[in-house]
Amino acid sequence: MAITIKDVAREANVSVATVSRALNGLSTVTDKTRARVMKIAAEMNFVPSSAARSLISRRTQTIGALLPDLHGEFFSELIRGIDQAARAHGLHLLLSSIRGDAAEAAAAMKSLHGRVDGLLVMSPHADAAFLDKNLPKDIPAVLMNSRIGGGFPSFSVDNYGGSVAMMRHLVARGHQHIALIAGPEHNFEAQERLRGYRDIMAQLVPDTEELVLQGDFSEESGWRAGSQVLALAQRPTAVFAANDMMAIGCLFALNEAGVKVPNEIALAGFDDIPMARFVSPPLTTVRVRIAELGSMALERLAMGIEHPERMSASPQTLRSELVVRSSCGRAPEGLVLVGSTKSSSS
Amino acid sequence: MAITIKDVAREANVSVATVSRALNGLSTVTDKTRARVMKIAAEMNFVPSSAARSLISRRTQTIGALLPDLHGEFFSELIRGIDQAARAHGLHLLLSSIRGDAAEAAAAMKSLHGRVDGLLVMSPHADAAFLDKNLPKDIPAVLMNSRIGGGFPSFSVDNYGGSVAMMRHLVARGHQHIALIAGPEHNFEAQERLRGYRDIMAQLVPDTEELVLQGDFSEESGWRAGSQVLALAQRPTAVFAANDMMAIGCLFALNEAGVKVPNEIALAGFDDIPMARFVSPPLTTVRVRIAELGSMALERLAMGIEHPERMSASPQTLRSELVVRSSCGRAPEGLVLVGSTKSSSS
DNA sequence: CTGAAAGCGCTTACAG
DNA sequence: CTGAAAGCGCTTACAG
Repeated sequence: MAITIKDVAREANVSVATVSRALNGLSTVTDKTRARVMKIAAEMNFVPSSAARSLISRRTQTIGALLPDLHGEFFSELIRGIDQAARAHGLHLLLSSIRGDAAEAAAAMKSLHGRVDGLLVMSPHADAAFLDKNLPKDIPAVLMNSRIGGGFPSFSVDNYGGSVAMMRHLVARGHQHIALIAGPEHNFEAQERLRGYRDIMAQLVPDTEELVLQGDFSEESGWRAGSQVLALAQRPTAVFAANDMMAIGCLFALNEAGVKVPNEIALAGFDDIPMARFVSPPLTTVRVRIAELGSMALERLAMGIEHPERMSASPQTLRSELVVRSSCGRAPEGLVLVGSTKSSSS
Repeated sequence: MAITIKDVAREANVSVATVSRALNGLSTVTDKTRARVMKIAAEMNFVPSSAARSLISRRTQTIGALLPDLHGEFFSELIRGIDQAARAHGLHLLLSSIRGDAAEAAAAMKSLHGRVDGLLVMSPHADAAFLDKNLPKDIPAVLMNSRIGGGFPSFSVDNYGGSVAMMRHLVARGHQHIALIAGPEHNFEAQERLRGYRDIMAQLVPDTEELVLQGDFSEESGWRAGSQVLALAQRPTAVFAANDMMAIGCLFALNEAGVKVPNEIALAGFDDIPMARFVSPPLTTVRVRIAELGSMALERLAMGIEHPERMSASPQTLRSELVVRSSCGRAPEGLVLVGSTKSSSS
């Protein structure tokens, strides 16, 4: 059997209360007593039962992360950011992926009830009504990349700002006929990137028509969009893909057709996935600090756990960076930072 | 306050014992009583306290996954596989990354004590002595991609078999002077891939000397190795990189030098990362079913939790697949399967 | 500063 | 089939 606080108490000739106080750093214990208790506890390899501790203290030292179906670099980065910050706060990370429908998402939330002190949520189902209904009200939660404007604490990548920055960059390079390969229609991030494209088109090149090609974030859809561009009577001078995978798909379509990037057409992406720098030419894109999104969301959650009263429901945005490589023409050296909203300090 | 079993009992006019039995599906309750209890529990939105339940039942319904620093596609796939299988078993997933040294790995293991019913471990520090010392002996554990031969249940990608298959493929295509870009010297997977290279070289082309270039799994090291190859007086006819990232780095070095792949030199990788099919030419490589590694390890762990006596300490291997694309010459259609060890059924 | 005791919310022999 | 009660391993008022 595992050894308990009673065993330590017996061995140390004190009460379990004293052991508890010594181990938890309560000040009401003699240094000498504490030292003896700690020594014996260590010798006995005592690890307090987290179940018992949680039961009485109502703290689990664990946070739950509800994430959509886990794929690719994006999620490992996100988890890395969360995990790192969680560790720094002595919090464990309970991971739960949400596939399927809203009912399943609700079930997942429920199953975490009582197991976690706080929740990090990234879910396409997360509209305000759903959250109002299903989010446990007794623990804090922070939303990530959610479409919810207010009412909940949230952290988001600055999709709109990044898109605007890229568009300004393209226009500054003399492009007017800029096509957008859009992401999935109902995807919030895709919508924000589209909105950035539209706003800048309307604002900076009002006489040029928008050209939006529907994609779905897959490389295949980028390829198809690239083929469509090639078939156009009047070809745009630049193509802005709403993510790098589509940009790469488009690039291959252009390459195969013998159309040179960037000489004959400029091409830009979004996300700065690792592949972006390896394709030829390397992709000008928008870097999104995914790990930072995770760690900042966790920081905020940890704060909310400690000080619920200080938790504001305001949405916060993480700045993104324009990464200028050579797919839109010869690159100035290095990165250009475009802080749209300054990220809050951690 | 959260509602407890007592509240439900009062509302249903039964004892807490009956509520407990009804909710847990014990057969010793009238259908009628059970129905009423369940209805009321649902109405009250009752969720049993997992802490209390764990305390008394000594089960947490949670498994812990100890993984090395979380990066890239590999880990999201691994986690995906684990998560999916865990969900199927009604198990929660507590994630803990191990960065740093053995002491930290030991601390991470300790911190999971009492929080999980079983452990999935992937760690470079996981030698037999370390595990003997630090692995909790009261719960089952399954190692993943570990160098430990026996003594612990383990699941591994078939690095050796995959490497052998690739080498046979290259030799079958007429290559004799084959260079290997090796992975990090102390990395177990890299060692296994190296071993496959060496064995086939010795076995099939005994008159040709080995040519091993040191890499570290990074694309930069692949690039450097590619440059070394180019500088060689007698150039190999094929280069086998121990992972795709290095193969891609090498490919770029070759491309820049104007050396055509596969016409002037064949190039092969290992892992089948998503990028592998996008580079030009698409990379012949070895596919590793990472998600399957995770899910099978979890299946075995779940079995070990239910039936500790049935848990064997044998290492098991997951078959890998040779993926023939065009970087080693015109490709036959599709995939060639090379089951080295048949994977156990799930 | 330390200890005896209550209690967190469950499950499960033990009676009936 | 159901209930009263013990007990899982802790923490924390309450005394002293």
